[in-house]
This record gives sequence, structure tokens and C-alpha cells, in this order.
Amino acid sequence: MVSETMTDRAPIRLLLADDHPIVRSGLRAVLDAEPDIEVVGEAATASEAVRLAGELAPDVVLMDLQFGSGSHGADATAQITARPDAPRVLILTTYDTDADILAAIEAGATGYLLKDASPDDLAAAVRTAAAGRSALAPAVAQRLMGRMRTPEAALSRRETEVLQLVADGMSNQQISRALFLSQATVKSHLVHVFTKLGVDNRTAAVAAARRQGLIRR
Amino acid sequence: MVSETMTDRAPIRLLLADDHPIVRSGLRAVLDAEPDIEVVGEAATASEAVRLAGELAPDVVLMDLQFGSGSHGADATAQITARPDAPRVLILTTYDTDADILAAIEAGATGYLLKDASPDDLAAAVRTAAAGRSALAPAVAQRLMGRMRTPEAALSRRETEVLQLVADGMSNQQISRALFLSQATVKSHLVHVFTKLGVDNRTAAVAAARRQGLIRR
DNA sequence: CCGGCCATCAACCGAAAGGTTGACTTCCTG
DNA sequence: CAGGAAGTCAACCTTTCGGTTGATGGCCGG
Repeated sequence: MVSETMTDRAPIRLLLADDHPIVRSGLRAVLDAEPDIEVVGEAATASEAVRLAGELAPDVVLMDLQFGSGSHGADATAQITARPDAPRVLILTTYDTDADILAAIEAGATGYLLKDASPDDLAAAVRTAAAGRSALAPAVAQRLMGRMRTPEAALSRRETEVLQLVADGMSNQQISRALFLSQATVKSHLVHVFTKLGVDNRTAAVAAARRQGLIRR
Repeated sequence: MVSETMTDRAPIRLLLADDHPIVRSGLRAVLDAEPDIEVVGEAATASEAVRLAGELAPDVVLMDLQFGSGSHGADATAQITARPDAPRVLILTTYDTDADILAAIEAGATGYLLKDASPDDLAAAVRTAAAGRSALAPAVAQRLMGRMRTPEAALSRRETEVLQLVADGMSNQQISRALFLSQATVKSHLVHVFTKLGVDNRTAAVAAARRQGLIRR
């Protein structure tokens, strides 16, 4: 079923970026079947995505947020959208609780899609992104709204940084050394975190933050 | 490139089980392209996988371990392999550190494959499974070996149970009440856990156990 | 049948974390 | 420019946690 709004226009040039060959094949199979969409390239890493976005000049980049081993899709998004005639970036993610959702949006992503989306949703989101409109999965949009409705659950940058190190298993002393702070400051940040999350110890804070997607998984 | 060992035999009947339509499409696109493999069905849930495994009588079931919302691929594997003329079950997973690896193998899975596998790896694993031989991704096999080489990293059932509650954010007192134990016993278990994992506090233990896939993600 | 692992509990002590108050600076925003 | 949020630090106190020692009983395997 071809969209009525672009029956005879040039097809949407699409770049796929995902570290899983299987997922790339799935996206290609689903989207190449659409007559108004043409997959012009595939990237297996974040840096390759940035490079190909420049070389191939696609209309839309469909980018996985969970790139294997370190590289963040949000970073690549920022690099891609930094340029003047940049393609639209559509983020693809597994979890609607991802801590990097806001980061990706701020990095210039046009839309957000969950990996359990149907082929129809997928094609629709690509067309919406190509048209320059924002495409957000309902679950994600609701979560973003909720984030705004409850600013008390929003941790400050420093608080998140400290909590992340707690989640990595570090003691207050180790954290103070890692961040060049006194232990008093670390404790101060953590007390604020506990209050905001409604918990009273560090492991509960990590569990709560993980549930709410405030820290890395 | 057709395998030399089965040039003219009936194709391998394959059932795909994954909750992501995109992944199913990718698997179908990759595997249907192989002349000796035929995808006979797709299941989006664990229970559907069990049902179709009975109805379609496939040779191999390619099953995702991370089925959305609760249902475990390991459980479905156990149900499928319980019957006498059961198909081979090939497990597909995103993480090579998954705590359920052993559970799935014990449930009767013939092989194990990571989602970042190449199409060639994938087809080869399906053929290996169809032939009844065990197909393990190198990273997974190595990890299983490592598990056996270092039994000190294997936590006892009770220790894992306590550590899981720690990861959920509970204090020693809360855990003691939840498990009908004294706090002394909880502490005792945790000290053993710390020793086995080589850490000296609860948050570090949770981080380490999470890395090694000893507890739920 | 005995040694070892698992599971349970107690008492004790020092160290770390949790909680409060208060104070100072910087930066942003109304 | 006044106010607030964020970030930094200190001193103090209470509670929890980490670590040790030791003890009991069940179960399994050599």
C-alpha cells in the first residue's frame, strides 16, 4: 500500500545502521518491499554510519541505539545531524526505558522507534521522518511526557554520574577519587539521589534508576 | 553455496520464534535464501512456538531467549524437547553472558547462537542442529568452558537467591524477612558471595554478577 | 563413614554508609 | 540583580554492612 502523498516521487533513500546482520537483513527485507523506499546502504558500526551518511547522502538514517561494544548511537546521531544538509535520523531501540532516549533526541534525532514495531509502523515512521516530521513510538512519547510531568525523578548530571559509578560497584571513597571530590560531596549527591528516587540505600537507588532508565543497563 | 553433505535431500523444515517482527523477517530473508532450508512458520510468543512446534513438526526451531514480557525461551524449550520426536531447538540470544544459557542447555537446546552472528554462521548452525550435532557459538562455548574451569564463580542456589534480592535493592533485614531467615544467615550468604566474586561490597557484587550473567538483567 | 559443601544462626567489632545541618561558590533565569 | 538550583565541602551522629569465629545439621560422594 503506497502512501497517497508521494505516489510518483523519487523514492526515499534510506541508510540502515545496526550491528546485527540479521536485524539489517530484516529491515532491508521489510523496507525494500515498499516501492517508495530504497535502502542505499548498511552500516555495522557507529563510525561507519557517520561515514556512509556523508558519502551516500541518504534522506533518512535508521540507527540502532545499542551499538555493540561501547560506541553510542546517540554520539553518531549528533555527528550526523551536525552538518547543514544532514539526513533525518530515526532511532531504533529495544527498550522504551532507555536512558539515552533524551540524549538521542537532544542529539537531533527526528524520531524514535521500538524494535518490536510492525513492518507497517516501520515504513510509516520512515515516511514521517523523511517528511521532516517527528515520529515517536507511543510508548516512548508517553514516557517522555511522564518524564516532564515528574521532574522530581530527574537526576542532575552530577547525581547521575555518581549513581552510575555506584551501579558499577564503587564505594564512596573510590567514587570520590575517580571524580576528584571529597567523600562528603559524594554522600551529599547520593542523599539527594535517594530523596528523589524515594529510596534509602544505594542498591535500591541503582535498582530504581535501572527500572526508570536513568542509568546504563 | 549448498552444503556438499546434503545436496539433494529434502529441505530442513525450520520454525522461527522471536517476538520482534523485524528479526523474524531478517531470519526468514537470510535462511529462506538457502536452498536446503525452508522456513515453515513464525511464532511471536513462547506459547505460540510450543504450539506450532507440535503442529508443523519442523526439524529445527530457532528460538529467541529474550521473549518479551515474562515468558522465557528456556521454558518453551523444555516443553518442546519433552516430547519423543521433538525438533532440535537452536537458541538465539543477544548476550553471551546470559544467565539462562545453562538453563536452556539443560532444557534440551541443541545449540546456541548470538544475534550478531553472520548469515553464514546462522545457516551453518541450523544445518548442524538439523544433523543432531551440538552447535555452540565460540563465545558461548568458551564461556561454558570458563564456567567449568572456575567453579568458584558458581554461586549456590541460595546465594544466587539472596544476591538477586540485593540487586533488587533490598536491605539485609528486608531479605531476611522475605526469605524467612535471620539477618546472620543473609550476611553469611553474602560474605560467601563476595569471596566467590572477588569483591568486598554488595553493589560491586551485583555489578560483577550482572556482568557474568549470574543474575537477572 | 568421614570430609566437604550447603544452609542455618549467634555474637562481636570496626568500617562504611546513611542522614542532618550548615556554609560557600557558580551559573542561570526571571 | 535577586533568587534558585547545582555543586562543593565539613562535622557530627546513627545505622547498616562487612568480616571473623564458631557452631549445628543435612546431604552427597569417595
